[in-house]
Amino acid sequence: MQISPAVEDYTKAIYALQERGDGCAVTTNALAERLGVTPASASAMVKKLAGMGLVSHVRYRGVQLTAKGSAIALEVIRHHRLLEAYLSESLGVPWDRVHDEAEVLEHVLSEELEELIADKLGNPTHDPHGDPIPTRDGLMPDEPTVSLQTLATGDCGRFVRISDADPEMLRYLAARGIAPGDGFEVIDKQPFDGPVFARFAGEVHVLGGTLARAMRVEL
Amino acid sequence: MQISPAVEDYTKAIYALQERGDGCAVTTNALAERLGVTPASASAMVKKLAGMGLVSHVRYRGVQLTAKGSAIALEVIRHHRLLEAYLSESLGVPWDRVHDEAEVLEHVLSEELEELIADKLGNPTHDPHGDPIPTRDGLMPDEPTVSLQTLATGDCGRFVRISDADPEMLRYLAARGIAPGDGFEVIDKQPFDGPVFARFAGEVHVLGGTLARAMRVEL
DNA sequence: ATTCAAATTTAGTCACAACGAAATTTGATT
DNA sequence: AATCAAATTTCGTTGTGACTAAATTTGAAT
Ligand SMILES: [Mn+2]
Ligand SMILES: [Mn+2]
Ligand SMILES: [Mn+2]
Ligand SMILES: [Mn+2]
Repeated sequence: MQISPAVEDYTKAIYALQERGDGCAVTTNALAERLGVTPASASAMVKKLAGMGLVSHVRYRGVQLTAKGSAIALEVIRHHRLLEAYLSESLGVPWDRVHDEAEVLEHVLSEELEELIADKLGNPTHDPHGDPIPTRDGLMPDEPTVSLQTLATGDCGRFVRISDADPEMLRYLAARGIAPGDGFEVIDKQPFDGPVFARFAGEVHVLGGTLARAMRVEL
Repeated sequence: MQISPAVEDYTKAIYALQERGDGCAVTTNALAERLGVTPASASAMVKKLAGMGLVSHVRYRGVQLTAKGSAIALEVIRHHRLLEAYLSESLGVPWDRVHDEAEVLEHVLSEELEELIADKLGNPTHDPHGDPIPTRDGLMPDEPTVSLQTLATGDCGRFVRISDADPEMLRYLAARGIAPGDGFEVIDKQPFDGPVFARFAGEVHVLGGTLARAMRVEL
């Protein structure tokens, strides 16, 4: 069997959901929702992936990637993030738009081009959103981070990562000159999911609950 | 109906065959051979293209692109050639390999990326093989050339263009340092499809029948 | 005018990846 | 233990683009 773009997107989605969910099995529904297909479609594909040996599947229980499945997911994620870095750095595509471009290009990038791009960028370790780029030999650096949400008044840290899924957020941050790598200090934090007041490079910004939850930081 | 990659490749192939064949209708067989599919498959697609209004089709006679079909072909050709130029210039992909890469990327290039690439290259007019790049508004510059084959001893000219289809030939020329844009003089020409002896930049090269026929020149 | 080979089209099939509707399983609530 | 809603799977269908094998049409040679 061939590794189609659909198979790549499914393994990638399973990988991402597995990360979020503490190594638990990924449910068919979660997969369907993430990919924007019906549960029936996801179920059919899950069966196929199991047949290809990319996931282990317990009926009615969910799937987990096998070593083979993980390898494919990491390969596609490497393509995706290298492309994001490349589009951003070499072509000046704004960081809220690189994701959608990479989503299709990732399936079509040859190994040769992957190499050339990686070389040209000097083998970058992170994409424009701060997501780590798997290595050539399929290793994903593990970088524990916490949500900015969880910090308290007085905490200091560095903003390192944010989901590339929501272009709105990315534009909002870009407009305020906040980017991964920036250091900050929490000036104030309201309870009950309230906003975070944080100082980045002298300026104090108000970061609402959803945004603060999406921003990953290290201390 | 959607414009699928398959539809794009078919319109592109019809465009190319139409160019070669003096505006005559393109036969189903020629189309099938060019695309590496069976005549039955090409026939089915021709029917679909006619239904989409991209070609006019006379049964058992062949197809011709409509204005709408030409526009799509030219758009895809622009993508293809811009990508070839970009891969060659900005990423250093050797000119015998840019074609295969562009063949898949062309279907996935967004209009935004097309713009950025064109800008970055300074709106190039030709790809690495000397093929003209259609303009943003879908105009293909007409550049009459003759085959190097047809010249006679003593003729001078400039090598301007060669098909990107045969990587062997491209490597052969690259190895000898011959590239589109180079001037030359025909030193000797043997009859009966014999080789052409031509001097490029001081060096005399022997160019066999097939190669000499593929090389397009202007006087 | 027949004949015939090549070109073209039709008919029937397959793989893929989606869908809605219906059946089944699960696990939580009573 | 019975009930029930949510999750999951199965079933039947669709659309795309390929295939082989079998018609059909064409145009050239007899
Ligand atoms: Mn994708
Ligand atoms: Mn990213
Ligand atoms: Mn193509
Ligand atoms: Mn070319």
